[in-house]
Amino acid sequence: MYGYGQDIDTFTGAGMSKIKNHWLMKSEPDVYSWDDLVAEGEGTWDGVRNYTARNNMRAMQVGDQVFFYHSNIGVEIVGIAEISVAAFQDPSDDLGRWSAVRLKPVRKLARTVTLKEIKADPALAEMELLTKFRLSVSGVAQSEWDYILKLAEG
DNA sequence: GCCAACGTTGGC
DNA sequence: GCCAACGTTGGC
Repeated sequence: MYGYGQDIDTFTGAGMSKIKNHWLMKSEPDVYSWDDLVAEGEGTWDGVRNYTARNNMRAMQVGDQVFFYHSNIGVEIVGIAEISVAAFQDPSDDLGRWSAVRLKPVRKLARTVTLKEIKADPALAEMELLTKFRLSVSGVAQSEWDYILKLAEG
């Protein structure tokens, strides 16, 4: 649904399922870069003031994998991070309308994957990164996730 | 509830 | 620095 890839692991007997999504989060590296996240060890993603992005953040679960993307400078996916704390009230918001999450670096990609490359690849034409290009927190389908990882790491 | 004006994002 | 896309605001 909503075009996001989801793995649904059904736990037999328990009658419940766990949905895992993949995401892409943009950051301007001169403000907060991959290296900054690594240096901090864990980062708080707050200050988002767009409802679609917020709703994506609220759908995130601990352990969800995230492509960390550099906008403006580099314009490429640089690494993989993981959600470490699910959505909570954005500390920078007085009204309580907005949410934040926390995330930890997992690893840097063996090589970066540029926006140019993504745009040129028909297999990635449906990515929200392209179809909703101004959205700072977007969903990544499982197939897109796998495909990009293969590009970066073979 | 429509829509014009305005502001922001982000690629180039 | 420019500008296209598009979300948000506010007048009516």
